[in-house]
Amino acid sequence: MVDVNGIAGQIGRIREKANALVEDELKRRNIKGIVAAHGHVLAFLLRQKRPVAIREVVEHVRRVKSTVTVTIRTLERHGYVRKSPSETDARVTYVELTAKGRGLQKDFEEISEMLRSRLYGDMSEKDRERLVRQLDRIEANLSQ
Amino acid sequence: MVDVNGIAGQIGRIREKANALVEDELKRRNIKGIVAAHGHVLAFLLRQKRPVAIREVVEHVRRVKSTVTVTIRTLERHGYVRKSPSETDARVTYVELTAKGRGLQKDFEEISEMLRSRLYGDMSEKDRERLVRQLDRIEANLSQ
DNA sequence: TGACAATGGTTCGTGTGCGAACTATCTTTT
DNA sequence: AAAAGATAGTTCGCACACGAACCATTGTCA
Repeated sequence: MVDVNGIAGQIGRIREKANALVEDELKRRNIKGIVAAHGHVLAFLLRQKRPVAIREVVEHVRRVKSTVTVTIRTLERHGYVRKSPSETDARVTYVELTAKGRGLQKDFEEISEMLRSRLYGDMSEKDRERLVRQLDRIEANLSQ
Repeated sequence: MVDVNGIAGQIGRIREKANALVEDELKRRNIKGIVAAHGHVLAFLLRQKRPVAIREVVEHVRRVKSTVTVTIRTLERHGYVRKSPSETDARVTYVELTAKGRGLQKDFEEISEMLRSRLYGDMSEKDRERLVRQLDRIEANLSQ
């Protein structure tokens, strides 16, 4: 992180604090084996109605496939996820949430809501919208 | 990262993109052995006029001391930094930039500036200020 | 059909980051 | 001055993340 004192540093710090908050809350709820980093994969799987190929997960999760491999293995070890081979293509492996995994839905939503409200505090609706728009703009600027 | 689509996710993505930009620029400038993660330590050392105890680095860098130990070792391996024992207290070790390390100053400033300008794009001064204020507020909200 | 390319996943090596345990050296207490 | 405690750094074990190499399998096309 260059620009430690500028906006980039600020954004970095916010992200770290948000992360820490989520980790604390997971611990407080006694949810084992899940850390904030699994959020992307989990969020994606929660939106699925049926098993999806690991490749699909990779495409939606902004993580390299080797990373997804081990994330899924971890989730599997803790019983949140189940893998199964495709019957039509021996290369592909499907993943889906187990009952235990689907059980995270509520916590997931509550933690998201908690984070949002902690983060915004008593900021007005107008300001929130403006802020998100500005962040959109920044994100777009960095993406070109 | 819970809240993948909300503001927290947005901030996470911005941070990752900013990071990637810095890494690319370091590569482009053929600066070896430095990555964005060293920025904190480097920025701090660039501000110092004389050797500082590693403890001081730890206190300013928002990283745990074991992390700082290895960051400094890495910087040392690449010749950006030099360590020396204190003569009055055998427990403390001082760190300082080498000439090669100080040589990064200009790149550091240029990359910071590049990042800032890429990030803000053509956003007005007023909007920039407002944005930073809002981010300050968010950071404070998360810190309580 | 048989070589070659593309695809889906895993493995391996490396870097970052954390916390806990450890070593060595001061400092304080009694 | 000896015991207990505090402080400075390092090491160790672990998890995440990346990229490169690798393995099977499937597709392509000559």
